[in-house]
Amino acid sequence: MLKDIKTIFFGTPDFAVPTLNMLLKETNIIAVITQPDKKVGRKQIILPSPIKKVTVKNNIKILQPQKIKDNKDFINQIKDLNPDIIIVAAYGKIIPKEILDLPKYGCINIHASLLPKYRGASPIQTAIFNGEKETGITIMVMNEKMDEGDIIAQISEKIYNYDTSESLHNRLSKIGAKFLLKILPDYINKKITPRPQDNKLATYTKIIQKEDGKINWQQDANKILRQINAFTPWPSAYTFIGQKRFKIIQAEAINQNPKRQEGTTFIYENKIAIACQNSILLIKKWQPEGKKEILTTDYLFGNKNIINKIAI
RNA sequence: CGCGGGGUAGAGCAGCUUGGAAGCUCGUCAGGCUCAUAACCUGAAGGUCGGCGGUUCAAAUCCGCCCCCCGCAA
Repeated sequence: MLKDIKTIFFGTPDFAVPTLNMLLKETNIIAVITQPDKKVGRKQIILPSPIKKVTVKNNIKILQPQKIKDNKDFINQIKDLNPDIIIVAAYGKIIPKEILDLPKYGCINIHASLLPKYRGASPIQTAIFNGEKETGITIMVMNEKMDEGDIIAQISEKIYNYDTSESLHNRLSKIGAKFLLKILPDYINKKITPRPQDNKLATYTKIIQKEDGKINWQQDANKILRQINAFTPWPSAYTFIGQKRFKIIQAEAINQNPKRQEGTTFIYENKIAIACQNSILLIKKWQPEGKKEILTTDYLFGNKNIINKIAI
């Protein structure tokens, strides 16, 4: 039944891969649209997106337009393919109305939050940063505005205190694929009526900048810990000690007066700790510039002089 | 040719500038002290100093090429 549905998939990063895999298995994928290959890594080698890799491996038609808006060629190609449905997961570009209106079942988007909360570019990171206890997946019918489409279905997912954006991202990407498969037949058979979002309750998330990872030690360790978890693995929460950058990989907040100036490094339980405002950030694992991730316990064996410095 | 840090014992590091016996903090093993110990004392094992080549009486150290890891930038 789903196998008869001609589907076009729009997506780019890892988050979209489980959904694409599911669609490849369950529906009739006639084309995949992803962002153009980009330069990645130290050597600036041009690499395909994760979605492109999967698509090529499965011998599916792939399109990578530089821009979509006013791109007549591209829009005509989509028209000619005559899809029954378009499914979008983290594509990364705005899709114009001309395309949204094409398929008879419309354009469906998977978004990693419980809309109308956390619309925009960084729902997972922002939910963790704000200390939310739960978030989820929303499947909606797209309109021209960003993440404002009518909601088809939602599923919530708990955020654990040990969650990082990486771990939560991995769970949500799988949940999203599974959940889409579950609701898709009912949606197509019109057993679900999409309901509008309450725009008054909407909140927005920004594109994360590298600078957002810089730690300000003049604040509570619990807040810094949320920053660390929210920005792992990218761009990472970091600080400078001397001239060197240290990425904080894993830490724990301790509600105890550090009795030191904010930013001061010291030893606590054989690990490196840094004084925060009325609290202590106990660093379990970090990554010094030019080095691999390392337990601070191990780091201390050869770098005792790291203590009693000021992190900035 | 984007900029930069690094590869030395199981872990983390020093030694390289100015070539001359392989060292430090831990861990491991054995023994000692102790009511006891993750503490302390004594001893031991464990290294092709990333690889190949060159210079030299002599190379972790100087020179050349290569491999690998990482930070910035994008």
